[in-house]
Amino acid sequence: MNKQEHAGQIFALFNEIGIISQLSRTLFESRLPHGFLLQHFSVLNHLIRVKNGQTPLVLAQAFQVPKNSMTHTLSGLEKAGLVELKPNPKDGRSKQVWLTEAGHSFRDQAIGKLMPDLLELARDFEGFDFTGLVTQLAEVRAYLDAARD
Amino acid sequence: MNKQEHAGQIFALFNEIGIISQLSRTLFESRLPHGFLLQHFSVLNHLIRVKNGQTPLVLAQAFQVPKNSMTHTLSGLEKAGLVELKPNPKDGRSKQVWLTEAGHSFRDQAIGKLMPDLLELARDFEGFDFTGLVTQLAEVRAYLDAARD
DNA sequence: ACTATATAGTTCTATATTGAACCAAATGGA
DNA sequence: TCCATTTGGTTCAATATAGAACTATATAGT
Repeated sequence: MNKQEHAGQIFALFNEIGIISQLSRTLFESRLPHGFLLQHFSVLNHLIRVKNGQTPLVLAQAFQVPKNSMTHTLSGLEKAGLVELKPNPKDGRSKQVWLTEAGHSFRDQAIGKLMPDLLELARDFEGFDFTGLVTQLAEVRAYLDAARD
Repeated sequence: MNKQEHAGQIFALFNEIGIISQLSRTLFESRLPHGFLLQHFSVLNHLIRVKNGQTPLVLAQAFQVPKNSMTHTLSGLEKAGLVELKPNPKDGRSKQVWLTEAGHSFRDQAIGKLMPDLLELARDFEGFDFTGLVTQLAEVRAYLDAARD
């Protein structure tokens, strides 16, 4: 396979990834309460899995969205009582985003709603090497992430 | 690995896919002329690679977006002179989307602009099994596509 | 200490996206 | 043929996204 063909395969790869991203997002959002988007869930999940009390800017960078987009997402979460924004004691310009009890249970319930779909997929893909797939994709993701500038 | 762990891997898979989708979209759009989005390119590419003269509804279904979103995308392409919308001789309610010369060359130029990035990636991932990856992802995509209802 | 510059976050504005309502043409019974 | 229903597409309204300008605070250089 020559370089041009390789490039074609990579193009096809990004194409598949884009389609799956859209399909999985739609599926996931259909399991969330009305008015909530994947972005809302993702922030809550990040606060739980990575670190609570992050600043808005760190969150924006983690999700690779502009900081004003994160402001908007956080204001939605705050209005729904799922996070609290407190001043950052280490930096007067900055804030910290803290999960509330309601935020924690919202995230748990969202995962609960999604789990049946994941388990069904796992059953239908018995023997499929998801772990290997994730490993390979993580390599590509790390490359793109580093190339971004 | 039990079912719960499998579900976790699948969750991680969609997570990676979402991130790569966003990164690759941003990269790609940075190579397009100002004011054009991936969606615009994708429609032009589809008309060339799949079939010219498709109806807006068929295009909307192909890209899995609501038909009013496709109306909006097409009006942008039409305003830029990259496609023409003609009445569908087979159905008075419907239209056909035809590529113009300008649309064809726009698509070719976009690919030309992107190619260096793809070739660089191909070089840096010498020996990486992109084809296998695409095959696996296509399976997942087909599954999600069928599950959508 | 003083000033220039950089950083965190918000606001403003413009465009994108999408559900719902709508219109027009087509289809399918009676 | 007539009317009810379905289908293709647009319009309207509400929300999402993001670039640019702005405010306030922090940092660096002198």
